[in-house]
This record gives sequence, structure tokens and C-alpha cells, in this order.
Amino acid sequence: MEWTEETISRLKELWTEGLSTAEIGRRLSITKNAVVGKAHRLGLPARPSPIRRSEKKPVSASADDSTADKTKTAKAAEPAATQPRPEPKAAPRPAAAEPKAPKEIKPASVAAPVQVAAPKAVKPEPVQRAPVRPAAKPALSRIPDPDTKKRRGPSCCWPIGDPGTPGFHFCGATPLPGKPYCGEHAQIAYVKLRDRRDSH
DNA sequence: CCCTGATTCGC
DNA sequence: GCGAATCAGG
Repeated sequence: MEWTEETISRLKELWTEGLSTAEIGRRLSITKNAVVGKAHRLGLPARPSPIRRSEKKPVSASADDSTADKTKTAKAAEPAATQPRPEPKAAPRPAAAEPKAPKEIKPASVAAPVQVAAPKAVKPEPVQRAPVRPAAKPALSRIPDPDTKKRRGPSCCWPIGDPGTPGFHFCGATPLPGKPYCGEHAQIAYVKLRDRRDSH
């Protein structure tokens, strides 16, 4: 399989649309293994996986060395923090052809909904994050930095425009470390649960 | 069994 | 880097 810029681009699109790996594979005429393998290598955001493969491996028989004392060195590094798992509830079905367009959301840049209310933090909730489906609409109101096109390497996967339409593309800005989105779009993508209570 | 995605490892 | 084989959960 020759991964050209174009095929990679298509993979990204389909991936961010929330299609299953198998479905993406069908569309690109490759196997799901190829899809997930490439996606992994590209550093695309992981999908909600049904499994959590045991991080333990068949321990090497040579159990010795002086590694017997280390009791969890750096742990709690991640304060139960962010789990940017968008919920592609829409159309993970193999048979489903086109996934539904994500619900329109208000970008923080225009609505500023991300405001912690009163400091009545009787129970300081963990940094729970509620992933929000990247919506195409809000992105339309933003113009990506012109100079982002020159950069190489990791790029913000935030979809600009409606997937499948001619003008569709990705933000392309430099993402935050370990995040699929750039700073601006990460703000939109990751909304605190507290601040979503207006939606019910 | 079907599906899913993740990781491993020979190439 | 690639992806089939394999793993693992639903």
C-alpha cells in the first residue's frame, strides 16, 4: 500500500468522520488492519476501543536485575484528567453510508460558554472533560492561519467545512502536545461537563 | 459467531 | 513503514 498524501488525507477524513476502521478500509480498498495501523502511526486520535489490552506482557523469564525495588515511580502524573474521546455515536454502523452531520455547537470563540460558575466548589470535581463532536459549522466561521499550510508534521484534525463537500479540509495548525487539535480547537473540542449542563 | 479497535512483530 | 496475525471486549 502506497500511502500518498491523498490517501492519507482520505484516511484522516473518514477517520474523523467516525467511520469504523473496517468501513474505512472498504472505502479505501484496504484492510482494517492497514487502516488502524496507519492511523496509529499517524497519531490520529484513538477511537473508543471496546478493549483495553492488558499492558502486561508475557514477562520475560529473566526476572532479576535490580528492578525489583521500584514501586511505581512516576504515577499519578495524569490527574484523572482529560480523556478526549469524542463519541461518534453517529454512524459507526458498517452499513451506514454517510454519518450524520454533527450537531451544531457554539464555538467558545463566539459564545464563550466556558465559564466556571460560582466558586461554590464544595466538591472540586476532577477535571472531567466532556468530549464534543467537532462540528463543521462553527469552523466555518473561522479562518485558519494562512501560514499553517507550510508546516509539516502533526496537524490539527479539526474539520473545516462539511465532510464530503469540496471545501472540506482540516485546520492544519500545530496541535497541542498529545492532542489531535490545535489550541483553539482543543478549547472547543474539550468542554467541561459542568458547563454542558445547559444542554439538558 | 458477528462486530469493534489495538498491539505485535516479521517483513 | 507496512499490515497480517493476533488479541481482547461487546
